[in-house]
Amino acid sequence: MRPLFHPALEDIRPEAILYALSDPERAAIFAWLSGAGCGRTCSALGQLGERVIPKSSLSNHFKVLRESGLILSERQGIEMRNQTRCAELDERFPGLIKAILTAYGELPGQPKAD
Amino acid sequence: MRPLFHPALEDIRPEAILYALSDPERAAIFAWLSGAGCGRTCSALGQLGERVIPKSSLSNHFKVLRESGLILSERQGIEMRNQTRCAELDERFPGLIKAILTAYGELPGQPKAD
DNA sequence: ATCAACAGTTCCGAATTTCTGAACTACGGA
DNA sequence: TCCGTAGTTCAGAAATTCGGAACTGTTGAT
Repeated sequence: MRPLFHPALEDIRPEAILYALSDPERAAIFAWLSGAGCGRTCSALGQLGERVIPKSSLSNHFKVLRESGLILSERQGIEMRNQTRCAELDERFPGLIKAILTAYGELPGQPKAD
Repeated sequence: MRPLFHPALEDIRPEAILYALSDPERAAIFAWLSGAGCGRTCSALGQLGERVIPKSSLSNHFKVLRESGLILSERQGIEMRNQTRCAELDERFPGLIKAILTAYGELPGQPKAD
């Protein structure tokens, strides 16, 4: 298991953010994380809709979120704690994250916050 | 040439917007269009960076932008006039488009407005 | 120390998507 | 009618995504 890569704030690219959040499943994961005060684990996620997400896909979703700069992942014993980088991100791209989450939120039948 | 499809405002999906604008080339085209008062043609675009975009790719970019709901295309004689749907979009997804354009704008060496 | 269970990652082949040159359609002018 | 221009469609190659199976690393039990 190679060490996890997190881009520095100044290396975060808008296209990576948009790409990462253009997948509704990933956006739902991100929304769910951003509703949590502190870190959440990958497996605590369970199901996000009707579909059960295979764990290799889940792992990949987290990787995309992490490498785009949206989240911070930290191994803690057996599990991985994930949290958003919202505060930093808002500094670099003002209003972006909020507008995106709001856009998804507008729609009926979207992910529950918890 | 089949008729052009444009989604109704209420059918526009956030994931489609994010996806469309997650390609820097498309985002640059959109930014360029949004800097224009009235419609602009596809070929008026010329080059957008160092790379010359093949016309089939360009055509596809415009199609993605159109079908995601970002732009309105209208055939006018021999050419196609394109304009953004910014006003409508801002009503549906407040602040989203502006935040995205700003995010791209933050970066050095991005598309010139004209 | 050895073993088993668990959380998550990596690998790799299949399926899907993207890209773009070439052929094509549509319109306008000479 | 024939030509040039604007843009679209087609089709095959290249790249990306998806997900099952095998693997890594950690903890706790025996």
